[in-house]
Amino acid sequence: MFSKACEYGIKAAIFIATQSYEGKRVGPKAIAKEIDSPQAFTAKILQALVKEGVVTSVKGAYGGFEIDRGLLSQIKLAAVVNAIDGDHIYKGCGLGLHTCDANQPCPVHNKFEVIRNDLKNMLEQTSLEELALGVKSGAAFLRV
Amino acid sequence: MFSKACEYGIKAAIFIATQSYEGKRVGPKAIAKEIDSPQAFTAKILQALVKEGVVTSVKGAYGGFEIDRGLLSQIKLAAVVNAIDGDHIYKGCGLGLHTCDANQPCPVHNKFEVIRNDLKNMLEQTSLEELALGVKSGAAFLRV
DNA sequence: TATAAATAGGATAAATTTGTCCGAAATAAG
DNA sequence: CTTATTTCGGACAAATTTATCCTATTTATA
Ligand code: FES
Ligand code: FES
Repeated sequence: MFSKACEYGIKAAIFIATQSYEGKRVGPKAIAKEIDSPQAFTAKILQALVKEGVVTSVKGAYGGFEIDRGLLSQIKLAAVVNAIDGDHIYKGCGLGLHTCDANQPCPVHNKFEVIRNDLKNMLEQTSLEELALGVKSGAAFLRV
Repeated sequence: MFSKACEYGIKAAIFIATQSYEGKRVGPKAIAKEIDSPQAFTAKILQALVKEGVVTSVKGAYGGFEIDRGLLSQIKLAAVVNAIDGDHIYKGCGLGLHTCDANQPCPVHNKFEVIRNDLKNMLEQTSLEELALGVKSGAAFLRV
């Protein structure tokens, strides 16, 4: 469904969100530990999230990654997915035709479109805040 | 969503179905041309589909791949996907946790489960026959 | 039986994704 | 200003997926 990089990115963003609630910045080391991911690879993904404006970074001593608390409810999962995997999952044909076009549809177009739109809506409606609260409350987990 | 191999496998199975309707066997060359895929790679995928019992192969002169016409309505897309990509898309966690477990759910578990089940139902309810008819009628296409 | 046509399968190569390493640049604190 | 800390960014390595090539095996027909 999502690439490994995207899975790590989503989990990292959620963890950063939980910490930003308490005004804490976190670095790649703490993030990788918390989401059970390779640290250096995770750092690369964080760079991409910064470049796309999903999270903010502060260099130097006492630096780290954070998300403006006021934005937590506005940043949706879709922004994270888009930043890492692009928009292919939203727009691409399920069978890999060059374009998904209702005028030249693949055999599963109609059925696939429904699923894809549901996924799109879910990602666009789910905020980092909501997911972070699930983790903070102990109802959800970022690692097994 | 699906691997390239799976995309090719689905399209190949649909094309074989359209030809089996007319009692014709087809080989990797014709299939690859029809679905716009690399021929040798497609041949490998066909081997997997044969091994999993999704399609039948006949070796030697006048051989090729076919699907029993009586089974066309019974063979579902899920069988093809399962044969090539396995069951991870049905059972795996959307964020890559080792297991998808409602007792130790990832932050998106509840929302993801809905999408995943819709996809599962779609794949389990859609027959090769139905998709092949779409192609034969000219309503759907296997290549752009 | 000989021949041609066709799938099966192993070895290999190319491309992409995933993952590591290390030095450069920035920044807070002493 | 110096030092310690931390992100940034490029180069590199490993693993996986995608793709190619060639030979063996099978089978219908002449
Ligand atoms: S054309 Fe394949 S999903 Fe739209
Ligand atoms: S635990 Fe992640 S989808 Fe179920």
